Amino acid sequence: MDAYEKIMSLAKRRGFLYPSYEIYGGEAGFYDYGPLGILMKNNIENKWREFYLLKEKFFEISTPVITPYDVLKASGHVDEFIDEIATCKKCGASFKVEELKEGKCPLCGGDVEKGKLNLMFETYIGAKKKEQAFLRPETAQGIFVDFPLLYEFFRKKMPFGVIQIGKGFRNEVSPRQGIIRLREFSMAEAEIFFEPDNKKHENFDMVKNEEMLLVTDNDEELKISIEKAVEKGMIGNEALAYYMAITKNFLTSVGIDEKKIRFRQHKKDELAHYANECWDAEIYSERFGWVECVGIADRAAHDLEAHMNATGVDMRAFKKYDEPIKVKKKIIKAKMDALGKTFKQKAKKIREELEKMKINDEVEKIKVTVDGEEIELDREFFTIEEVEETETGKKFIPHVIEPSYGIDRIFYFILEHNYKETEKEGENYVLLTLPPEIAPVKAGVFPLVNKDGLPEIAREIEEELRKNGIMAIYDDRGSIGRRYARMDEIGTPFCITVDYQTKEDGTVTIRYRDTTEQIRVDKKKVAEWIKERIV
RNA sequence: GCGGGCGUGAUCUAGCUGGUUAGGAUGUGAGCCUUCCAAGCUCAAUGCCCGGGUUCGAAUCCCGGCGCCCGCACCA
Repeated sequence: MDAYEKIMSLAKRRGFLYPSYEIYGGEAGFYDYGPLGILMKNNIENKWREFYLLKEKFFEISTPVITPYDVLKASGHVDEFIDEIATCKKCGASFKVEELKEGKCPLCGGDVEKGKLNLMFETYIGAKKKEQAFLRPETAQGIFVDFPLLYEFFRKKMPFGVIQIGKGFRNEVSPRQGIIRLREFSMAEAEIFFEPDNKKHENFDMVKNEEMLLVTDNDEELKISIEKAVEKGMIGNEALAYYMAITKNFLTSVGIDEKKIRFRQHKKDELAHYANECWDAEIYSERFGWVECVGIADRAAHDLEAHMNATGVDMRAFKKYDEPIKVKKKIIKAKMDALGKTFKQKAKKIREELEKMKINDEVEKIKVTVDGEEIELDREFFTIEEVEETETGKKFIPHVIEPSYGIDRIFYFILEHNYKETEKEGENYVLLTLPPEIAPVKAGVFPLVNKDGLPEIAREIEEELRKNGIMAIYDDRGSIGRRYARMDEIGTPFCITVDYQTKEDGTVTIRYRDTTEQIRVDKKKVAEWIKERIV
């Protein structure tokens, strides 16, 4: 068995992960989080909140999974996410329809079979009048469509960030490798809105010396501080670099091995349809090699612009200049008397169109479109005047930087990086060295023996810990060594044992998981002692 | 999606050239024992992925489905 098989076996045996719908034969691409799994996953997500909600001072929202057709049409997902594919009947290779040569297989010239490769789950809204919809392929769009209200919420101050943790759905062609590639997965995304020409971060100095392993889009691999990477133009801007550093800090804080993290830049041809620049945080796995777990993308104005074009709703922000500036510009003025005579009722609409147009030079003729009809106007119907206006600021479509985390993959790699096998008296011994904050159970509470009032004291301690919000498990079955082993295997960082000395001086032993070292602590202080170590 | 391998209690596995009650280990539960690292004893529960076929008889052979793993493709 290799590490992956051992971990998946442990995960199933001890309640971290179960294959979904197993009694019905299972369903590829779906996994259940078991009792311990969900505790750990929640801990990971809460740690993530600690970074983005508390430290970055962002806010979290929660938007629907079911997304109307129009939203994903505008964002580009409908066109980019559903591919028409062709499979060669002769050699079995698959292609995009555009790649075909005269309808034949470009490799062997064989006949092909066309089909739709739809990566989004389709559904319908409403029982009677059915409106097409999809399960969201990313949580981001829910944030983008709320932009005008969020902009108000943040009192129009940029930059600001909005996060969302939730499920995303992709109908993968062949999901595999446990929870590495799921059809329904958990993602944590932050959308940070910037002024396009100011992608700086106020705390950049705090992380600028962070050394990162980078793989650039021309396959150059190097270790470099993020400050230098920005200076040399490898990373497009400070904000992108800053969130790369934050990502690395987050990953190490949840138990990912620092040496097994690198950032790889997407090549031009692998960039998603919405991204200008993208760096993936990849995590190294013995079994799978480097695997993408976080994508940090500069989405520029793509999404807000798309939704603005689709709906006509103003998705722009306003930036006030330090000093109002006076600008000279040319404007078009409609001559209503001439227009009225010639175009009658249409004259008003023509004026509206004319005055919307921007112009830099003198022109003799202008075309406008009114009610689908194209009308050419010469100078008899308009004048061009130069005016001086005072501008107090400008409107712009914000740019978005998006760190997007695949929680399930991170979950797996935490298990892989912390799975330790040692020997104990010739026997194989398994230990999960999870960070205390991430461990599903924080403390095991044991009576050394099941008599003389020891169990009662241990029960009291368990209750006390739980009252303090600490996940503690009481266990009196089997030998003390077996109980330690059970806790070590699920990564419980501390075990508390009540012994005869407890009855004399009120102290209990606390055993450290990784060293098996023991100390004595007053039983009244145990909750506090643990609390200090799990936040 | 294509090709290959595999599918036995919760886990790991023996059996798979067809033939008694499918064996073991780990784990689990109950009881005993136990003064700190998977000790021991007794008892117990839980299994041949699903469906069809061949056969007197199928965990075993054949077909289909599902699942898992690997390679190719896919992974915006």
